[in-house]
Amino acid sequence: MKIDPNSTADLSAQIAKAIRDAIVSGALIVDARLPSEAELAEQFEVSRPTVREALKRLAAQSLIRTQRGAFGGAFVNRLSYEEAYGQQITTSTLLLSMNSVGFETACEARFALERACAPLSAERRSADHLATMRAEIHRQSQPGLTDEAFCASDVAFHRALVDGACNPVLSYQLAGAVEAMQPLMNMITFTARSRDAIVELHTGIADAVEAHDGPRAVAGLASLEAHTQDLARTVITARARSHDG
Amino acid sequence: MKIDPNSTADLSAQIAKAIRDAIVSGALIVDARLPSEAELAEQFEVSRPTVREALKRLAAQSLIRTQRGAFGGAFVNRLSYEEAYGQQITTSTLLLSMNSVGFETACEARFALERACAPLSAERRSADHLATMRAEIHRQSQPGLTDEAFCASDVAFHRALVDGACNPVLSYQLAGAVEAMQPLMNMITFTARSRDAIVELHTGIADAVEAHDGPRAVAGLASLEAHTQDLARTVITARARSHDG
DNA sequence: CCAACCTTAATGTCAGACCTTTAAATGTCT
DNA sequence: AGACATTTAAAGGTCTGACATTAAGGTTGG
Repeated sequence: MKIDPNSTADLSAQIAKAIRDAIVSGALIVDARLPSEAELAEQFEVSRPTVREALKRLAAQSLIRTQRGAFGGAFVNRLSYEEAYGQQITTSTLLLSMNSVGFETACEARFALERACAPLSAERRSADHLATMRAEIHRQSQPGLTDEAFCASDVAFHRALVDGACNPVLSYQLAGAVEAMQPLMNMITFTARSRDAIVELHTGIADAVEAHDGPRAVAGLASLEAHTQDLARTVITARARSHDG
Repeated sequence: MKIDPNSTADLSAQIAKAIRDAIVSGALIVDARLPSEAELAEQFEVSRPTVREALKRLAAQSLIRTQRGAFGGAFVNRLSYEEAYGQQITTSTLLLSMNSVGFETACEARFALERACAPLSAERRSADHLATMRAEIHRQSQPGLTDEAFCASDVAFHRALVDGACNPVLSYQLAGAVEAMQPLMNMITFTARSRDAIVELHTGIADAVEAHDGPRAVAGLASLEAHTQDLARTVITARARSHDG
């Protein structure tokens, strides 16, 4: 683990990279303890604040955790699915909001990925997954729900569908695609009629999953995508007209 | 932007969270300049090193960039696809390697997602995407290629396939799934015969994409998944036997 | 034998200083 | 007047040294 003093990059960035590489390559295994900050400072020939900045960078990526007190220190962190979900969602959300990704593009990606899960979910879903889907459908059909609550329930429904595939890697990948769409979906005002249509489509998907009918679930998702795209187009058109006037 | 002095969490973590929330919520827009480190220290009533640690956390997530010199400072960063890819790949790779995700699970997720892209890619791929796929196939059929180079070419082939869908969000999501598999694939020793089989399957997929035949591309990917799973099972069985003996 | 205390090794935080970079402002020459 | 060189100030990057806080482990007294 050495650094290049001639590089233009920050020392803390270089040190973080050196340690990160050691972790990713497997040289530092899970729960291994790094040298203390003072020792790292000596090894890299920098001061302790610089080492600390490097460690904070790694902590931000959940690569390490720190513990105070005697026999404390920085330890290589086992990246949990929870943490990975969180990072995935944050990154995806920012990517969508900052790069003016069109609703159409994001929506297409989301449903394409979700359709990939549907056959697996239809095959393997537990009664629990199905119950969650039904519960969310019920919530969505209640009157007086705010648009945001409706969207949140929509996300919960789709997460249950994805989780039904019983593949944590798939759930992780989809978390970003589904959750990051929520801010975009929140721009849509759902009329009572469009809510009814969505609830109906959700019900069809849940029925298909219950019947272990993968193809029908895929078809249901395709219909839902078409409906969602229609809805968005309507909202965008209306907004454009009001701007013109 | 206020912090809770009674919290058990690090001050730098709290400050990072406060600023991150401001960015994600849109209160701080792209290219907005944060107050200087000294000003932030005053606002949050902490010292400059603490502020710096918070800023490094954000820099690690590519949420901000810093610039030295007069009129420099920390600016909200537009998250580029490149940076997002990188983070996605790092996180996915660690998630797979640290949680002893089975090859089977990861492989299933990867191909499920990739099949979701195939129809779109068959529809929209440019001549360039197709040329990349053909070039990688050619590289894969050359003798004397190391297993690692073969795997790298395999990844390049699949990325071209995914990019063919012309949906950057999809490419971003798939980057993690495809690249993170590489370390797992590297555990497999490819015999000449299995390489031939893979090249043949790749050729079939490329042919389907060239013919704008989505369903055939999906079928090709399914065959490739089955073959890859077979290969892995063989390797794992052989390894288990040698451990017993 | 167990509980309260102390020691100690870490991280967390602070204050102040100095170095380096950078762009804007100023000055000078043609 | 305009182009080029110089100065300057603002801001991040780094260092030093110190103190506060925490928690594990040993020690001591009941």
